[in-house]
Amino acid sequence: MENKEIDVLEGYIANNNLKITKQRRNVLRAFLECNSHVSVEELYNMVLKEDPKIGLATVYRTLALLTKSGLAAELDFGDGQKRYESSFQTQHHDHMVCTGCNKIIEFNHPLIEKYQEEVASKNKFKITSHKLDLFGLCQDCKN
Amino acid sequence: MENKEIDVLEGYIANNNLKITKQRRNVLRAFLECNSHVSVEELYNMVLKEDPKIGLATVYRTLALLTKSGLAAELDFGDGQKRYESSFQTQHHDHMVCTGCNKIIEFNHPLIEKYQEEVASKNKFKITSHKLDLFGLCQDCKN
DNA sequence: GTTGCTGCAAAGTGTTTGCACCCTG
DNA sequence: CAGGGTGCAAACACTTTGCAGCAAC
Repeated sequence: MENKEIDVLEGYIANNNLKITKQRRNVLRAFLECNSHVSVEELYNMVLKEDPKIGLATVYRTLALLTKSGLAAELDFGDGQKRYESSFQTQHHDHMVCTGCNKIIEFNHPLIEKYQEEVASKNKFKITSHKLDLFGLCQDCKN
Repeated sequence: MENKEIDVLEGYIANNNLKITKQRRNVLRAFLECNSHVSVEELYNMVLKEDPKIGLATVYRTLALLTKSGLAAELDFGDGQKRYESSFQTQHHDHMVCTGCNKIIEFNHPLIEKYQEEVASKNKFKITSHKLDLFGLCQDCKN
């Protein structure tokens, strides 16, 4: 298991009077191993292989914990379920979602970010977060 | 009631073997009168004043109909409920959502659109739709 | 041993659907 | 008067919560 991430988690846990458990370790490990943008159900199924007794609620609760501790970020592609990606030491990016094969391409365009700030300040609006999703067809699916 | 919108709806209805009803008129009227970005529940409550017998399911079904006919567009600000805005003869825009007072500022920045296309084509991705939401605090709430 | 954590099942939330009756065209 | 539309309640999908027993510190 990556040391930095478990350190972050244990730091957060130590600072908040919480406890480290086998289940939390297992969820974190699976989360770090999986391809990003996992749904809760997908992650649950991955952890089940390791620990067939784990409950779905624990996965939900642990993902909330990882989000609060800064290790995970919630995503919402409007498909009715939450998804998560690793956010620790990962630079900000946005998503292209292929509606054909569900592939997700991450991208970052500094000018888009810049113009977001520009349009916000023109409206005296202070951005705390933003979400840019492009939906469409990837190279493989558009033909 | 605006004539163009009811014309669009009646056109769609005529072309699809559907029927115009009092409920559909009431939902459309309320939808056009209300400030945009309504949730289904909000719209339901508005229509209730006009027609206390209307069912929530009818509002859901009518909003789906309005969306298919091109009069309404679905929004999702990640707050767990669908919202709708009028899309007929309204130019494309994105949203700044104030997390303090829930006010929504619409904006359009041609360069942001342009760079979205640029980054998409660089990845051989064909955009069919996109969603850009900025979350933060508006002028009134940030002080 | 205290207190937080877990698994389970039940409850919640927003949305959709099956059905008998109603109304439009 | 045929076929779509409505209201209601039940079903749904995803998520959260209450609780009794369990485990970490």
